[in-house]
Amino acid sequence: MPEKQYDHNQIELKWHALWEKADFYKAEENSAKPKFYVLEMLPYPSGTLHIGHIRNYAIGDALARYKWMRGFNVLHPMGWDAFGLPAENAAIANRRPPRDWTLRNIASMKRTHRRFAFSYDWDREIATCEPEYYRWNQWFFLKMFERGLAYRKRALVNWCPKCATVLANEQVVEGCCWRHEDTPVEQRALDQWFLKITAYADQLLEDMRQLEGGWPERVLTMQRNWIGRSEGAEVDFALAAPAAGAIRVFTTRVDTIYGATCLILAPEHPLVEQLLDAPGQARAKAMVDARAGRDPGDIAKEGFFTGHFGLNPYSGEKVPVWVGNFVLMGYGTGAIMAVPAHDERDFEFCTKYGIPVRPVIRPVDGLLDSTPAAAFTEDGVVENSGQWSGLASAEARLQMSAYAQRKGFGNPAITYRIKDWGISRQRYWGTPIPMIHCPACGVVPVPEEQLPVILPERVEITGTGRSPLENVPNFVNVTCPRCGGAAKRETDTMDTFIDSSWYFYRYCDPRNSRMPFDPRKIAYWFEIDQYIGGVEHAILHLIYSRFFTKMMRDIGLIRNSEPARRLFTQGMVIAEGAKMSKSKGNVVGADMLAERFGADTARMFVLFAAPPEKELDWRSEGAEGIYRFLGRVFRFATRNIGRADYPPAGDADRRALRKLHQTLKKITEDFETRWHFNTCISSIMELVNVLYAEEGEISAEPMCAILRHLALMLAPFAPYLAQEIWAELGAEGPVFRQPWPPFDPELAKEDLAEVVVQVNGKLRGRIYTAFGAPEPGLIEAAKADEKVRPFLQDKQVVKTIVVPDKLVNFVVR
RNA sequence: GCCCGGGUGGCGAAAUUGGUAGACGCAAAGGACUUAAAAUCCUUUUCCCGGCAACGGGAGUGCGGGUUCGAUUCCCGCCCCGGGCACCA
Repeated sequence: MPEKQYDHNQIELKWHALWEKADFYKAEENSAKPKFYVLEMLPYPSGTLHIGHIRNYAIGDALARYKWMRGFNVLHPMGWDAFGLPAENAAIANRRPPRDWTLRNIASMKRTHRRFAFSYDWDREIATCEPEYYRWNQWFFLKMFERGLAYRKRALVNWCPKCATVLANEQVVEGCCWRHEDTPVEQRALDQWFLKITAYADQLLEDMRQLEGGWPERVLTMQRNWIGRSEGAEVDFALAAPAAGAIRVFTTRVDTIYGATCLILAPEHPLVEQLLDAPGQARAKAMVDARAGRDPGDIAKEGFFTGHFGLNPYSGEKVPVWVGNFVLMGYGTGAIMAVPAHDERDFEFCTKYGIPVRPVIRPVDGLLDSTPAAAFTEDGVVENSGQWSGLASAEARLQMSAYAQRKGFGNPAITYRIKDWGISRQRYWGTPIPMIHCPACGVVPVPEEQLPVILPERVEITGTGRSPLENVPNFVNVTCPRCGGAAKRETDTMDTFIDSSWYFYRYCDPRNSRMPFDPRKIAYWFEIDQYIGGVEHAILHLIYSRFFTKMMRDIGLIRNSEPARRLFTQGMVIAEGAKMSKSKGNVVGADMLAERFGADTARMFVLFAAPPEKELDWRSEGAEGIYRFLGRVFRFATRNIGRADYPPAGDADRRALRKLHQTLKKITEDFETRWHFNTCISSIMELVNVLYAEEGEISAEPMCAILRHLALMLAPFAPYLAQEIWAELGAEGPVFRQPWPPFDPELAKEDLAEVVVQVNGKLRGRIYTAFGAPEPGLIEAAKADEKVRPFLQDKQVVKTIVVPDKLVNFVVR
């Protein structure tokens, strides 16, 4: 009879169908078991599912299964992309996430994407929308509006001409749109809705201490830099007559203010308009334009004198006011005092235009070297600074900013690099912002009971840069909820990052129609125990969702301050030497792999190719090897289950069992520590190689134990095959609801210790002894070894190093 | 420029605390089975030298130094690749 062949289609279909019904993936509501919430980061809905996503899921999935088997009450809702978390979608995810989110479901995942994620349906040229999906976003928006955390203002914003929409600062990558890496972002002044993430800047920074250890240092550093807190002072330089008023500058080095030899305004600074004549304003405008979309490093510093002067409030000195293209309007006050002696950029600018350089900090011996680069930035002792001379820099800063406050021309100040989150988008898709513009009452929120505000269907996508919703009279024309007069609905929609900021809360209570979620459920499940995703979200999703968490805490919905206790960032997937991305056109789709070899192979191969935190250089040839391996396992199992004739017990049993327990030990330890699944899988391969070699000699009882363990071991990585073997063994139920098998350290032990013999550190031979053999005997045996002897002949042994059970090294002369 | 990673065979990689470098897999070559092919099973495969051979010797983890009985691993200097930040006052 021909041997049964591994047919992944048949196996995966069989168990997939069963698992659909079984509902066993559901986390238990009232469980005595410890809880474990594991979540993979979602792919962006408009993106293609590619190897990077498989990798993300494969890691989380393996971990979730292992945790189940270790007796945790596991919530692992991400099985497909429930990005926008409509109740229905998330409910499915919770109850039966393709649960094992099988790769063969990719087609249906894509459909789900279209249906529930806020994307335009490109196939049908219309958009579908899911009302429940908007409700809670809008509800949160109203809560924030009540608290002043959501506001509208006219602002210069980033504009992507290709998307024809506004972008948040976080979504601008190297001056270009994050989705169109070749399209420079433009600046436009528009009325926009903002969320006041800056109100939480300190908390976002402060709470990172709780995350240390659990989050990668790299991500924390990126967030710290992004928030960019700096302490300093704001100081007013009164304008000399004939101009009136003052220029407020921000500095972290108020101790150097006696060295300030000019003031520089950003070209967009409001004073430019007030102080300058038309040609001057035009020059400033030209600077702004020249800067758009360019790498700041490539732009030479330039500026011009305004004809006006400011008065240094400490020294009374009259200093010229300039406009400079390197001064940023978006940071600090948009104006600086230039201290060329102690700031590299100021130095470059001032020497170019002949503005004097005047040192006011003396380096302190031993603290500073004499290179100017160091003197630019380091602290020292203040000099040539009137009454402050002689103070250490740090002390001078404290006293001088306090003085400014006392005298009323300044104050200590903290500035952040992070800015408020602009969430207005002029796209069709996305949650409508629930606001109404009334000519009489102004901006009026839509009453809570009228939520959700739903997008109209069949909207023409114009791509003109104005919201397509403006052309839908039914949507736009409303009555004002306050005065009942005619009013216009807000047509901007929300950034889709809003949706992803709290989806993982909704997963805990996906069908709640009265609240975003039940706080009690959150109290049980949160914080997320393990969040897994790519590092590319380090300052987008991961900062927004931390902000949302704090906001929800402050409105009393939740108790936790942080969303996730631990974060694992998997390595990027590289193809042809470049990051896999749509714009580079090197995306390897998940479909191909799953279609050809099945979900088990796809998942396992991605894990096998590299350790998860490392970059994965994609080459699909290797998948064949994993497929072959799974076939080997399948055939071994099927032909050895219920065989009529097992050989009698013998040495082979011991060897096979030893390898088994060694493998089990390795996998267990890896899951608990470093997740190097590539070596876990290779150790299973080694085991199978041993099993093939010993196959004919393994007796009945060990064979049965081995097959059982093999199924359990494979369950995290190749659940379908594991389940198939499990069922063939006659066992009931899903294999990964079994307890994870303990390894037996005694069985895992080798009979004899292999002791390496070196002469002068070079390997010359090996001897085999019982474990714990005493040193003298070991040395004798080592000396006596045939391979070693010639190297000791006519030599004097100066020193002998013995590492018990491992190594003997003779140092000879 | 600054801050993180990383550099090991033809390729992906392993070596977990300083102790056998190259596990496991891919690709390649050879063999068995087969009318044949596929599939499967077995063998070889870091480089150089010697040998018909089993085998023996030497070199070798980006480069140059150092510490050590012993270094892919620790230290110093450099080169290259990837990622993040970058007029943030």
